[in-house]
Amino acid sequence: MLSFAEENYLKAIYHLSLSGDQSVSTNALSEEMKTKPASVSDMIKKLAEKKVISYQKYQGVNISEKGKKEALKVIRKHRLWEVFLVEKLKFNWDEVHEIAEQLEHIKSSLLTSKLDEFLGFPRIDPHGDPIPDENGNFSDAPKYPLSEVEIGKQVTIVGVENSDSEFLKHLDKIHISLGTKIVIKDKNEFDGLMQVELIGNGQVHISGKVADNLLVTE
Amino acid sequence: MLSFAEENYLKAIYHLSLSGDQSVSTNALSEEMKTKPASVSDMIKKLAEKKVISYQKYQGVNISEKGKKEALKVIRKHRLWEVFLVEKLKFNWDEVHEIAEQLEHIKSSLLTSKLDEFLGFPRIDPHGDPIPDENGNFSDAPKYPLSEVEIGKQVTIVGVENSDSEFLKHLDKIHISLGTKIVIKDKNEFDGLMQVELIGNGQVHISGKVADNLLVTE
DNA sequence: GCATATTTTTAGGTTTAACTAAAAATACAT
DNA sequence: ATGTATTTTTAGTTAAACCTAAAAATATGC
Repeated sequence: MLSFAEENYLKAIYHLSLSGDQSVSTNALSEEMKTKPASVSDMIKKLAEKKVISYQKYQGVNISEKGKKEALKVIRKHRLWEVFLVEKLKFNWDEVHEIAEQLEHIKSSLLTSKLDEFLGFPRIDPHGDPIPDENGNFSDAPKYPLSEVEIGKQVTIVGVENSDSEFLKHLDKIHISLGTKIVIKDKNEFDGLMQVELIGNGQVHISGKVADNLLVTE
Repeated sequence: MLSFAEENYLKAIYHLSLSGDQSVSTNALSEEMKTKPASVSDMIKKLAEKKVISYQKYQGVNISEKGKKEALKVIRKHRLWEVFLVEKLKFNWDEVHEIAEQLEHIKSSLLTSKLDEFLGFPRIDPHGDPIPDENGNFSDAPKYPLSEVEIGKQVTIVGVENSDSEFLKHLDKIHISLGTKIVIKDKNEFDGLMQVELIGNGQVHISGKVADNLLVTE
């Protein structure tokens, strides 16, 4: 059984394993967890004892199969609770992350499966991220950052790279949400600023920074 | 801001203040919390520093107005989540206590008020206990233990004195739930064993122990 | 009212998860 | 390839929440 802190570290290791290529460094983890590298060194010893990661001193950590399963359990709960908060309690998508950070640690597999059923077995959360099933399996449609799309193409917004409230509120302001279809009208090579048409809803400017964090599909 | 452990102690102090008359003893608290008296002595110092209780060495603790408010916030969340689990997720009433013990510590007053609204502002939980409003106010209809009711009287089951799974499962087995109307047919003075008629649903025997934990109203 | 029993507190120890400061290992740069 | 910079680990500290053992205060019985 993992503590809240252990679950949070494991989640961070899982996410960093996906983006980065091989093993996760102590520094990267300490930045992600907002703790000091020394604290990370302590924690990875405990996680290695529990067989959810493997590591060699000074060489970073690798998540184990067991660890991946545990991380996906927490991620599944996080995303299901986010769906609950938005769909049932009518929270806005920018308000749910912090609350789900707490709810994801509630321990009861019966609760998780009943919640899943109550929500109608959703496959994505309010930010477009896939929800793993009880075995940790999920299908993730390929997504690209909007910033990589060429002028003239039409794409659909299917996800966001981060769930910071400020970022999501900005998207609300420019009328972008999951499912929005857009056409790239112009793109500045220097700073990445884009002009896009929201189909049937006018045109907006999207900065390079925002475009990096918006995920699309064709 | 209170920790989970502090919230749990405060809840226990609140409950013991209601049943017992004056101040709550260290031993009573240690029994309720399943910790050692020495741990209780430690904790009450912290709670007194946070002004949620007052105490004099060797004289037990008294909950403060501030403490009562905090305790009622936790109790409100506990009971709202129990309603959610039973009404929405279709848990049986004997399965929800432990999960609600976890959910009651989730910190977000917006979550609590939205949950309250989603549930239709329920006034009692699945065990018949009243749900405090956002200000800690609640109305509690007078309830008596079934064991005190005389032969020949008709009463309605409106609550249970404890929420242990074993006890609640037993009630399911003998077809007793909140709202059940019964008539006392016989009552043994020696051991309290009762024979009662479930109106329109036959007769059952109820032991003195069970009758002590069943709350009724006329 | 005094001895004994019970209750409560204190003193000191453990574990978890953080920290700082310093040492050790690794990486980089010329 | 050797010295410097960066990264990581170790050592020692802190705070929370528990523990045991022993001391102190209170309660009880005759």
